[in-house]
Amino acid sequence: MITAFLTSCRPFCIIRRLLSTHHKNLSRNIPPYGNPDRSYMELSQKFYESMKTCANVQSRPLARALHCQLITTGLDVSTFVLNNLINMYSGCGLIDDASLVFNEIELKNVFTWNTMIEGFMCSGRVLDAEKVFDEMPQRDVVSWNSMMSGYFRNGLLEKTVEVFVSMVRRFDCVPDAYSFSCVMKACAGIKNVNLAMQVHGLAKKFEFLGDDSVESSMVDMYIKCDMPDVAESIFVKMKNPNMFSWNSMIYGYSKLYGAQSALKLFDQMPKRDVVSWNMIISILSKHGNVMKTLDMFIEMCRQGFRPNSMTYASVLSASTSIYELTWGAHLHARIIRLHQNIDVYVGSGLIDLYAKCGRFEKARKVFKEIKDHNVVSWTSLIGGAVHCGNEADAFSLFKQMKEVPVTSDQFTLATVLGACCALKDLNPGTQIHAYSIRIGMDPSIPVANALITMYAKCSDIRSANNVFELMLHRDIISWTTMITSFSQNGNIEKAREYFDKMPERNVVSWNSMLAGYVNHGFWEDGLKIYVLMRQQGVKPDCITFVSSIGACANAAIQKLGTQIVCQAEKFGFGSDISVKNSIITMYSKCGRINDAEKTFDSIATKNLISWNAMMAGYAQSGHGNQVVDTFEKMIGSGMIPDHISYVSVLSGCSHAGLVSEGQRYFDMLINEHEIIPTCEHYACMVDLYGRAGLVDKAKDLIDEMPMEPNAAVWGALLGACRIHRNSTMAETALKNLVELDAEDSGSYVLLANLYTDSGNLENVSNVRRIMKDKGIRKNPGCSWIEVDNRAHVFTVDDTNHPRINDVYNALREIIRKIEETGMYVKEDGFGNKDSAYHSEKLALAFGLMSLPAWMPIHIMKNLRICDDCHLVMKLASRVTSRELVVRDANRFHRFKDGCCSCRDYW
DNA sequence: TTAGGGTTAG
Repeated sequence: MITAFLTSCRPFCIIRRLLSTHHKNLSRNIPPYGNPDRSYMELSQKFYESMKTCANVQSRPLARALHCQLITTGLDVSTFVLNNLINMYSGCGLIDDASLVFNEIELKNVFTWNTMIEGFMCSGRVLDAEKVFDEMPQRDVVSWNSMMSGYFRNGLLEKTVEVFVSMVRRFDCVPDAYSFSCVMKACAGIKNVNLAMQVHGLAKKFEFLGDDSVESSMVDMYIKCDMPDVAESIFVKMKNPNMFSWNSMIYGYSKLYGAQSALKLFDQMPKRDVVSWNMIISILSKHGNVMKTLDMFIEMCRQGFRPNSMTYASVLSASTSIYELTWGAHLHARIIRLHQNIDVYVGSGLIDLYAKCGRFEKARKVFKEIKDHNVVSWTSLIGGAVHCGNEADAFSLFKQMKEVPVTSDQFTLATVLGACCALKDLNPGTQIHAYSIRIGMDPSIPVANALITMYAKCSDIRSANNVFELMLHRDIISWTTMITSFSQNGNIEKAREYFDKMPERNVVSWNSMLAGYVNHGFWEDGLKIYVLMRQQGVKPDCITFVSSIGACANAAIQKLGTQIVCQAEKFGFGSDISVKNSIITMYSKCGRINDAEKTFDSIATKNLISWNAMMAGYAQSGHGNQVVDTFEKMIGSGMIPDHISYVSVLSGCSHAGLVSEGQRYFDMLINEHEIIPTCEHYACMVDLYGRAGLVDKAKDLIDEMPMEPNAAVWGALLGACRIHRNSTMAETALKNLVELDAEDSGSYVLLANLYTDSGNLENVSNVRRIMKDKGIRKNPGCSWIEVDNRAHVFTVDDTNHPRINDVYNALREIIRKIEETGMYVKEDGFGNKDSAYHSEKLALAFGLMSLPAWMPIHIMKNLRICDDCHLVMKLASRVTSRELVVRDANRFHRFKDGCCSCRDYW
């Protein structure tokens, strides 16, 4: 009733009117100390209700007005009324007024004392409450309970338990159900299992086990103490579990049996409230069940429950986990429409969503709209900056946050360390390390893990290792981080050592080891890890498949690759775009460009990597025109090319001899897409000109380069000189390669071949001397061929293969047939050729003797193919009528009827 | 009783 009056603009008049009838009638015949009659009781009751309502609505002016009315009615002498006055003032936040009233009461009863304790506790004045408690002449169970719940509300959980223990030890007071509920809440907060079990024992001793509120608190306590099984055993015995217990138990089920069981329990609930819905939505979101989270949110709204900021926080988090911006934006609009303001919880969720979806400015805008920022909203925005690659913003926000000041927590530090990783700059990372020590923060495991990553990414593996060694507790991520740290700083053996000795592994640890091997070119070791992982029953994920298919691609083990693709499909990753992209590369590198094309065409929404993979595939196979077509289609689809796309399209132009197109694309790269060309792009252009015979133009371009040309650029020029027999320019290229201290033996070998071809034997021995002086040795060449589901590897002059004698015989036989054509001589004027038993020849011979006549022979080689072997392959394709495919370090050569797809330029 | 941000693999 009062509440209704309060909406009026003249509340005091109304209160006066409310009380006036009684006042007029009573003021005459109520003596101050007379016996209260019925009317007196009615008025007292009216005041009681008014004061209670006033405390609820927390109106300070109304509180004072009521106090005045009390004085004028003379009711301010009743202890009952005065107790309520204390309560009203405390409720309105006027604790000093409450305290004044308390001190003036002569005849304090136990209610008076208890009310004052509660008042002080509610205002956070714990010491005052303690003083009142100590001074009170007589305590009842409410006094003790008020102290307990007061301590609990003020976050003093241990104190709550202490009060309970003192109460139990005394003989003059027995805990009631409220005391037990309260102490159980404290135990839940402390998460101390032993304490929980002792309290459980006492509840049994005091015979409270049948009490609904005690039992439901106990269910919650055991769940919070991480003993959901005990909680369940209590829950199932409850006759009428209340909403609180159901809600707690849903959470317990999610811990015990997972999200699906929690959902089943939720379905069994006789009735649900908003908390139940929030609980299940939060569980589904945390378990990564995104679609179900969204379904339940819709269902909740459909059933007429009003979502609050907790609901939105969970749903936003789920949307973020799959980068679902459409849903997020829909939620954002809905929140603004229905809830006016955005609190810091929802705001942080929105910031996180927008930033993770690459909309940093939008995230910043939401941040600005939030009134009260806390460490989470700051950290979300800083994390967003890191995620979007704005490291400078991240550091500046971190600085602003400290200036506010908002205190950083572990999350903040780990986030900022992420920015240091991206910069690969040791300075800020070391400063943050020092800062965390200076402010005396206990290093959490994730912060230590982030430090390890930071040091490793900055190539300081010693410091990374130090952090790891100093950790008191390590988790699976700490170990996995060390594996990655070692493998990314060139020490794959050490990585394997840590992998072997880590106490437990998950799919990420396996993936890290797998990727470590694959990235170092140890493809077979990587594939062994994959096999071992499958044998041990570890469930692979899409990253496992991306890496292992990548290993097959590099090793060009197409059959195993196809098998792994089937397994990827079996595990439900067949349509994952990253997996599909890796399949494109695998097929391309295995020379099955048609299968690569099919895979590419099957991707409905291609991303940049899909386009790049397909173009690189075409480029490698020498399908220059297709590269250019694909590039044009990519532009047409609205996809913006990056520097990698341009490497492919330029190399495509080079292969197809499209000089003017290549020039146009190079111009587009700089002017339209504003990419600063790298040495790789220049090397493509040099190759483009060189291949077309424009060696001088190529050299001019090198002279115009704004940066120092690298070995790839000079190598491209050297390659052109070799084909166009320009030994003067070749020497310039070599001179530069030598100055660059190029350790790659390929260029030296090319030059030596050039001199050999022109009969300049003196220079051949000069080149050999330079190589010897610089300690450059020819990379050991090897070739491999897939027969009977395994790769057979051959090295030059191989003697290791079990059927090596048969292989040599077969090779001699094919060379004899080739010599019969009159287009090939086995020996030059100086005896046997160096290249007589090159590994690709051995692989060819093995292929011819092992594979059925209709099957094309695919050979892989780790170096570039030499002239002699190239000629042998061409002629072999004619005399055997077989299609031969050789993938060398640079590209594919498809030999058919005596011709090669590279048109003799590689 | 229920909520938001951080660390490992491609």
